[in-house]
Amino acid sequence: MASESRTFIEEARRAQIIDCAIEALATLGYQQASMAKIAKLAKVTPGLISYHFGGKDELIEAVVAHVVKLATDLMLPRILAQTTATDALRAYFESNLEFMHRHRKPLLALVEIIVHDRDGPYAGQQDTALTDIEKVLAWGQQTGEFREFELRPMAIAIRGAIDAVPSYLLKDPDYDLGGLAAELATIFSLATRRAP
Amino acid sequence: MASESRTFIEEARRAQIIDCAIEALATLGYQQASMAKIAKLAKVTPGLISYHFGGKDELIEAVVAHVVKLATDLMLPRILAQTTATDALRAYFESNLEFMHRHRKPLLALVEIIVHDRDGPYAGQQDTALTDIEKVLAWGQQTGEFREFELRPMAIAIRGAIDAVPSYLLKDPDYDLGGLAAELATIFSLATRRAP
Amino acid sequence: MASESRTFIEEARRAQIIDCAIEALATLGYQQASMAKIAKLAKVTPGLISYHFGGKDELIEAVVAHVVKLATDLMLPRILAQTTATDALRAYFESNLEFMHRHRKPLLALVEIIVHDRDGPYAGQQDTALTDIEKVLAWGQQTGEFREFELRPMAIAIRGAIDAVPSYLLKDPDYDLGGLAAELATIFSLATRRAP
Amino acid sequence: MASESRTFIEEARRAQIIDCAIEALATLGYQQASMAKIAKLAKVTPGLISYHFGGKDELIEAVVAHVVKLATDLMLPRILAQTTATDALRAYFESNLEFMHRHRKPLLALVEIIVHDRDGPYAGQQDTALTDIEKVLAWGQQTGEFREFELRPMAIAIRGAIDAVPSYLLKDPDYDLGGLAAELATIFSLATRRAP
DNA sequence: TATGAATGAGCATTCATTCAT
DNA sequence: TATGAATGAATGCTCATTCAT
Repeated sequence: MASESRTFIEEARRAQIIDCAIEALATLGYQQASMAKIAKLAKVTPGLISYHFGGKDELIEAVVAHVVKLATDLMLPRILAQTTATDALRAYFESNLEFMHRHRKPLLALVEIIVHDRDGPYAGQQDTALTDIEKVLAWGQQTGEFREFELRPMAIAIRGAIDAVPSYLLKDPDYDLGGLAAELATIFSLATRRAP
Repeated sequence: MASESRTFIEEARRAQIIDCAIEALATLGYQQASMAKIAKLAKVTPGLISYHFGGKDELIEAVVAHVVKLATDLMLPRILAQTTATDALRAYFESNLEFMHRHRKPLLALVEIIVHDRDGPYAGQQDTALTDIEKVLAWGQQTGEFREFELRPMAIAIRGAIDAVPSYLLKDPDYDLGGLAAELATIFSLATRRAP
Repeated sequence: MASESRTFIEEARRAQIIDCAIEALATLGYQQASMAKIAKLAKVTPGLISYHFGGKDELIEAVVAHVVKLATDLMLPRILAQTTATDALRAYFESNLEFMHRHRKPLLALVEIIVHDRDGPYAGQQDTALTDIEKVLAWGQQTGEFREFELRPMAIAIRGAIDAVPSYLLKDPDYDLGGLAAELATIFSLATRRAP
Repeated sequence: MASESRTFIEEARRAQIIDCAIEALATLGYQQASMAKIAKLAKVTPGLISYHFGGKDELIEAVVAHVVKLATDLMLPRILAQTTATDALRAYFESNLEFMHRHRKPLLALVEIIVHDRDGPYAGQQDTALTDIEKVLAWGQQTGEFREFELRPMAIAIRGAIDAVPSYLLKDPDYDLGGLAAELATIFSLATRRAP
């Protein structure tokens, strides 16, 4: 199943179907995004999707992988470029919300999947995200930028704040995400910094 | 439809069915919580649920009303009893997590419903929650306990932190919610307080 | 099941239920006139209808009997009062349409039943109606008022003309039934009379 | 949706399903002609009918279209071929009853549908039929073949006479429809002609 | 007599999937 | 590779009926 084992045309088909799946998930919601609807969007038969992906579960999996890569590619370099934990945390907020802004539909599709496929293989993803945040936090504590606090609750709060955004993005698509990112960064800067 | 117009036995059946619906929603998830599954759990025929509730929508509605009442009864008095905004915010975290601790399955069921009925009548619920938080924040700014900040982003962060909890509760049912509440309260105390 | 074997109160209940069944059939149509709907209209439980009538079939049967009696009581004396077959035929049209005018809902209920319960026990009713018409026609031929023609086709045409009316009554409730009766009488007077 | 856009095999399936629907409607009646029964008759799963027709409503629609075309193709040329209104009226009876004779089951199916879908889209069909008859009648009055009479009652009587036939056809499938047509034509010839 | 709780069968529909072509 | 025909299971729902009280 490695990407190298696929012909060019197959790769193109997969990409096209994934795009249409994202479109369907983001605009129709998980429940309405049936294979038939996705297939119609892709101007393709439902059978073909099963042919390329083996089934719905694997299509969803592929969508998740696609969007996660999209997010990681955009966010990770920005965060790693920072030289202090404080800056890294700020970059974390900014790049997350930048991603939501630049890839609204993929983001919404991903949210739909995570939220609906409770026992899907992405539950781990959430944990990974938490652990990543904790790394930044631990770094800040080591350098003395951050006060002493338990990592997990702070990570939950940070991740929760970010995860709360898409829901409001859905209602108010024109929300000022840049301003929101700045505010969130400030909030958690105050919450984490070593008391003056 | 007032509860007084119902027989004792009907009230009991409704309660039993609501309980089983909560059980099904919490353990199986929204998608798998079909009328048939709920009925089987209640050792009852699916038709009977329609008989008592009129249909699935109204059953869900009844579940929401039940859980919301449970939550409000537990949380509201605690929050209103506080005399400072700082204490109110702390009580907000504590009572929310206390509710999650004491009524884990109802909470999970409610989350399933809110999250899946994207365009349902519960979308508003989220907004109400935000506005409630903003009232407390505005109060704290008026009294001078809190610094100046934009209400909406702070409210989003607070609500997000709380909403993030059930998801972890699902994986680690024995998580120390009391400790978590204290940590969250501290985090947002630092984030909101007038700088020293 | 003879009416004498029933108590007064039972008779009253039956009458009330029959009335409500007629109301439901006429206003909602056969398909929508479920036991539950009829029961709600009668402010009674569905079970009680089964108790009094044994089941839906027998309720329908009772409705048919009721309406047929209503019709017969109104029409038969008028027709029998005539001294010539020509007048009897005219009275047949007039009294039929008078019945439709005076008992619109019972009539519509009866039509619903006949039309929907294809294999019900009222198929015979239609035949009886035909035979009755044929008697009048035969009488007219005997007295020399009517020309020679085959009875059955003429009876079918006459009955068909009458049966066509309710359908138009449904669309245009204010149709001038008196005028229509006169026209129909004229039409079949010309069709049946001995050629001048 | 044009017939050209359908595969040969799909067209065949549709035809087969329509045939089975007609069979079910004619022999079982509207109420009993469920998707499941039709599917069983067609040795096919109920889902396939939805696949080909989208749903029950559209299947019924297709049946109506099919039968109406059948009827129109047979009747219209015969009626239009006549040069006098009197002949046209006779042709109207003859071709109607010829259609009933040659396509008994389609006719019965159509009657079931029209009669049961009280508020469906076929109620208009009845009105169209009346108007068509009135055109012939008006023509005859213009040419002086027919006497002066109100069009609507005469049309009702004519249409009623024809509509009465299927009901008798149901009980006595071997009824001599040719003879009946001749008799009906005579009856309305006498009723409409200018008095000698 | 009458109720209200409960059943079980039947309904149309949707869906992911399979398979011959 | 890709199609379109077909399946079978599941879903929510309605209905006439039954039965203990």
